[in-house]
Amino acid sequence: MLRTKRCGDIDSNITGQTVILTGWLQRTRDLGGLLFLDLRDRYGLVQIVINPDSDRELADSARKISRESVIKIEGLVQPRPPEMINKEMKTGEVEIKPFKIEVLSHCAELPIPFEEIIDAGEELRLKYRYLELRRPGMQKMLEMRHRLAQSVRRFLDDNGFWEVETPFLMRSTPEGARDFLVPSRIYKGRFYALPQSPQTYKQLLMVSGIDRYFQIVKCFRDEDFRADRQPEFTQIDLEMSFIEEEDIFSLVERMMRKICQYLLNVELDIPFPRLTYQDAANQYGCDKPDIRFDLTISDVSDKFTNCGFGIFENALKAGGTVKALPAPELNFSRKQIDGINETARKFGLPGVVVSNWDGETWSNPIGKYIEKNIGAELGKLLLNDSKGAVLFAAGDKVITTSGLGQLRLWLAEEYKIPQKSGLHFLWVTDFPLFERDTEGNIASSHHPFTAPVESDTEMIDSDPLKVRSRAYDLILNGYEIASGSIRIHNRKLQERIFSRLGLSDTEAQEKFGFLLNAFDYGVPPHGGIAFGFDRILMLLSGKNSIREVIPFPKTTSGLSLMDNSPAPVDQKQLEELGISILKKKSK
RNA sequence: GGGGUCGUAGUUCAGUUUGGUUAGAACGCCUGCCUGUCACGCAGGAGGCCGCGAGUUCGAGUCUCGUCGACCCCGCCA
Repeated sequence: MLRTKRCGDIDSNITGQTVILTGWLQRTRDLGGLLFLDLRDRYGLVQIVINPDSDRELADSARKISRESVIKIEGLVQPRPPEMINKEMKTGEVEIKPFKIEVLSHCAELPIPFEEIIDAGEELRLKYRYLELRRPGMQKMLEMRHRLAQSVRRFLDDNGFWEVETPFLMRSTPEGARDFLVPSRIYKGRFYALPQSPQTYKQLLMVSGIDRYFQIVKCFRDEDFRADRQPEFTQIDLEMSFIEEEDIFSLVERMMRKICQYLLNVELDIPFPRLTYQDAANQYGCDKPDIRFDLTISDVSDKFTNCGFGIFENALKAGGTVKALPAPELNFSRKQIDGINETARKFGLPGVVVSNWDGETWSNPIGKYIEKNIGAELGKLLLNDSKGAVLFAAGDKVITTSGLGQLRLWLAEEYKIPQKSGLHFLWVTDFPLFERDTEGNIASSHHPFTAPVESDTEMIDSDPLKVRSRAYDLILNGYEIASGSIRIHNRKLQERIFSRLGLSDTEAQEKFGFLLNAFDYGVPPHGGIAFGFDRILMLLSGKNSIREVIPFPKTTSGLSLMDNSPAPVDQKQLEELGISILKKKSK
């Protein structure tokens, strides 16, 4: 037998018993006349004590065992002397007096230390991820990841959802992120794609009458990576029939509440606040506002008409806008203002005018151009009559607002603007259905299956950018953690959208014919949402990268440092697939 | 594709600003001492292609160019 108990389960209830324990030798403390070993498994840590006077051979052999070797110990559970009880340890009231120690597997010198207080570089941590996963913090993460998945399953099962698997090998679709392709051996020159999400399948499941579907599922997008983006990531994907926005909101709020109860023992206030996309864009300069701090952007164009200040006047005359971002209680020095401007330029603003308000007057140049009563109005509007500073920017409406939005986040970080602690959820609704892509073409801002707001459908052809969609995002502390919509369930409308997106009837039929055809056979009104599982876990565990909550993540350049993928394959494999590799163009 | 930060012992970092004897520290490792430790303590020791390749120079960890890799950001991510 390899073990009769687990290390973490040893306690004073079993003193006097003989046990067999197996685990990793975490540490040896050799006091000369007394030898302590710490034995660890997933369940905990237990102390082994050897007295060399009475157990010479055992002590000599134990001294030779390297840390992190896997060993098997047979011994007696005995109480520690009262003054030696370690209250910090779950097993701290007892220790094991061994009769026999056996090394099952020897451990070489470790490339990363087991102790988490010694920080290891991320490159090494990824290369030796299996060692890093031994560390308590990582094990805690894995446990939390497991609990998140289980609590989602339990909640959705309780609410009548069925977990249905959808294919990983599917057809490549033209819209959206770049697909990962998988070559077909049988049909040379043809490819499967890995799903960017199970979107079309879950809609087809609604056509099948499944009514409530969910899946915790991997998705794949071949785009560049960030701290919160990996090439493969996990979604909680769900879809419901015969529902409207409010049904989704309510379900999701109850689900997040359950999750936070179960994982963090935190009671969320529901319902979550809501903001339309338009308001989010105007007040926060982005579509995923971090509402943990209040600073909001205001349009102050009307305060500066004919003010004589060239930058502002010219912007207004050109049809632009003047926007203001307050920074209450701050008072910027010349040098700090230079720093703010340098950052502003990185965010696409030509510059910002920073002015301090002392309760009565604005510092120059604003003070010079603004009349006293208007100045007072501004002080009241932007700073609620208290002292502070304001960042003004003028120019194109979108560029100005989004620049100030980025500056807002930077300012909060740089100047330690006080933040509300905890989890702050926010729904953003009424996204535009379309946006212009980099080439100036009309593209879906969510995805092409999103339903337009009914009263806006007449503008699809005449004024597409004004059409609102029935899409919604869930934001948590400034991160988009879920995104969904009510879908189109009408073939005619779906075809109209495809054609507006520049897909010919032939193309639409070829790429999405299966979905369009399905719409001929009785489609329930339906909608759904998909959560970034890794992002939720990152935020609930207070990490700042999803790599910290993914068991085996890739680097920002898409490499797996542990197994060195992607890697070349044998010529024979390529031939089987009918693939030849183009020679790299020399520069 | 673009911008930035970084790469020095097994590990984490200092040293690079201003080129100049033998490249340091801590942790880990090895040896010895130590009977109540629990990040044990004390003493000693080993350990370096300064990421890689060119160049400048009498001389390069240090300066220049290239290259590889990690991280952060922009583009991209329906």
